[in-house]
Amino acid sequence: MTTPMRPADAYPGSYGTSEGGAVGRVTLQTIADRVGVSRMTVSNAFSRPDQLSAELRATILAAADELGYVGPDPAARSLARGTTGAVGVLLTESVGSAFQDPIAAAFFGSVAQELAPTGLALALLPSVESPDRIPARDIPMDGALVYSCAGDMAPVNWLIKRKLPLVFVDQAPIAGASSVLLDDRVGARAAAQHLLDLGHRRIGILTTASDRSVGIAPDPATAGVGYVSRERVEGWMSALGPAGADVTVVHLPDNTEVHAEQGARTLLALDDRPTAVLCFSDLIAWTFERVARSQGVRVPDDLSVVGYDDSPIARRAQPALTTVRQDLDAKGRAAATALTRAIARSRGDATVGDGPDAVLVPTELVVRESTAPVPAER
Amino acid sequence: MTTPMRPADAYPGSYGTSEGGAVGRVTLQTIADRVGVSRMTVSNAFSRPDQLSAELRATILAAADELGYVGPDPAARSLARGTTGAVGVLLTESVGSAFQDPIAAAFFGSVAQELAPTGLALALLPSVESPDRIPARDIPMDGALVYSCAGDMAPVNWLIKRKLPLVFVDQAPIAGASSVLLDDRVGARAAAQHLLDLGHRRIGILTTASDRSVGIAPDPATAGVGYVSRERVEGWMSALGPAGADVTVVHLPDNTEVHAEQGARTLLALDDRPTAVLCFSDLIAWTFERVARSQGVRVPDDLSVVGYDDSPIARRAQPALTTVRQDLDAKGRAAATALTRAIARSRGDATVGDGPDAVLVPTELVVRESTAPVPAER
DNA sequence: ACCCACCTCTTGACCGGTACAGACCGCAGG
DNA sequence: CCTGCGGTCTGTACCGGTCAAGAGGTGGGT
Repeated sequence: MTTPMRPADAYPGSYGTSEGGAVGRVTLQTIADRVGVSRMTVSNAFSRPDQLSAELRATILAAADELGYVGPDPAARSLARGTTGAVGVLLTESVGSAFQDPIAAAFFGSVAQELAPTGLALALLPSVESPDRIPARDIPMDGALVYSCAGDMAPVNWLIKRKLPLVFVDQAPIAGASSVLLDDRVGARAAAQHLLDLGHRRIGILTTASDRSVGIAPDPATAGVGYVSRERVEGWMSALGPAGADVTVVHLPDNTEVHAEQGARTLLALDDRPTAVLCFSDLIAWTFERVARSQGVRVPDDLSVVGYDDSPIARRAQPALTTVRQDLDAKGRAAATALTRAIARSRGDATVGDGPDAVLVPTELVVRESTAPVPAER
Repeated sequence: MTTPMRPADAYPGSYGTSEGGAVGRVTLQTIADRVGVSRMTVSNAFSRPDQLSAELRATILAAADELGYVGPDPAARSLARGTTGAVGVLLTESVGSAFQDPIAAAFFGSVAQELAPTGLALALLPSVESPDRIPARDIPMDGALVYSCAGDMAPVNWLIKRKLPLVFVDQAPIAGASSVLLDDRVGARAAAQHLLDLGHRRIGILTTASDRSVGIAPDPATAGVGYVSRERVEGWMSALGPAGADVTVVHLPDNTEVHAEQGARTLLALDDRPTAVLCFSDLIAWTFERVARSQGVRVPDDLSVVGYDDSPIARRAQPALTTVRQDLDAKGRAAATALTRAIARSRGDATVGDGPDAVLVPTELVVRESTAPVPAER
């Protein structure tokens, strides 16, 4: 086989071939012509090393290197192969929240860690909706993670319509899709039971809901729209209800410090102030502690507080928060696995079973210093 | 005019057309046949609304909806158009570190925020290197952010070879690429000057380097391989050198608590213990404080400590750390802007100037409680 | 000597779009 | 009546690969 190969000299923008005219771009064909083989063989040299002799492959790779050819064009390969090597991540809020919210960050860190060996990239999808650019619809991906999104979000629908393999996290899944959910019912129930065991019967709840403003919910059973919020409320109530506790639920529009503070004031201002408070998150619990302290209410002597998530601030809080821990690492691993399995399944891989996965991540009550027996009646 | 979006009521696997036989997949052609127009017109209905009458467009969109067609296949579109709508992010460590390291997380949060309006997705590239799957080489993207990577990392080279528009962050850029750098020289110098102003002359430095183990550097000028590390050392020395300070540099293999602790012990065990210490990061400074305290050395009374970054722990530390703040939000915005500009430039957009951008993000000394005047000689 | 399996490489079709240059048409202006 | 023109739609040629089937040559088994 004759392979005339002259040393290629620099490619400062201007391409050219020894024979023929100027060429716009180096492709498989360019190299094939250079070496004198078919395009397919060059393709194999890169993608299927076992399909040609090591010798020829070396020649081809050398020629490619010389011509400044990196490897098969990813976009073209995606089209031909039907896979892209990236999975999407859809979030409720801005993508920034994935990094700012410590719970989300820990979760995605774990997902990334678990996904790394597969070589899949994590594509964070902005949820903007300009009529022409809709990431959830237009970005190439092999599957996606839907993280705690409002179920009716338009981007979710795009993903569904694309029939992409999906995994719903902290959110009710659609039929046929896999899910990774926290065992919130059990966790919340344990937290409530803990308070009951300490003798508390007048209990406040601070949780997020669909309401626009902070306020006392008419009926404790009325949980917010959010899936997670609903689960936690039901968990708490499943212990408090039967015990005949006197429950006051305060709804917050979201999980922010500002609203948590308003909610805290609302509860503390009640005539019959609760002796214990269950919070939707550690952030809210932490804020509650702060507001209580500023009003001269001692935690846990006068009032017990329970958080949720066991985020870093739980340990940092003064006093350290009793809370419900979720194993974020396990959750991340489960989500990554469920996603790769869903993708494999969509490709007809029979080794992964056929039903969608439904993982329930266990929760655990962590008792610290923010809870104590109910104080003697004043 | 937008497509009406109903909550997609299941297309359970089985496809079929009203006319003709079973069809493998719905494409532009399927719809074109259904409506009786050319494929191109259907394409325009989705991608170039102004190229056909509103009437026909509506008909086409309706037919598409009916057939369960979501929109042009992203992979195919990428190939034809030459853009993907995603930008890559390359990190030194595992992708998880983007979420775990608070500095990186804040930075990427800001990048994402700034990138959102453009509709570009952020694809986090795992740096695994199995011979067949190399994300940096194989994943379709329009450009990439290279974040504080060792310059000789293989993935960086793949990106370069692909001739992608790149932005180097916290890292020396290659020729022709844009960069976003912290003004570390100035920040470090200010920190050192602050100590000099307080009267300190015997000063320790704890910084990361290429060394395998913790140890005293023979020559203060020998900075580590890391770009950032080098910059900071030079900044510190630019003040300390001329002042004739007695400087001891301890090299750490990385920015971890374990090694920081070893480094701290090394400095504290010196016969002529420094009266002040400059640290590469807040984490190291925070660890130093802890070790010092455990040895009965009081900060700042006996010894002053300066951190770097003004990360959350700087404020949390006991005593709160004097440190050098970097505006992570500004850094993120600058990086996002530089990247979109680089992409625009690569497409021949003349409105963005032709040279690569080189942004220098300002730093600022924040004096808290961990620094004090040099103590009287024992 | 013969047949077949095996290793290599080639051929032709296809992945699902988009760009660009017309073709066709009704209408206002000279 | 012919011309020029803008608005619509069509035809053709890509974009740069991969897949599946087949064509030669080689060597081993019998």
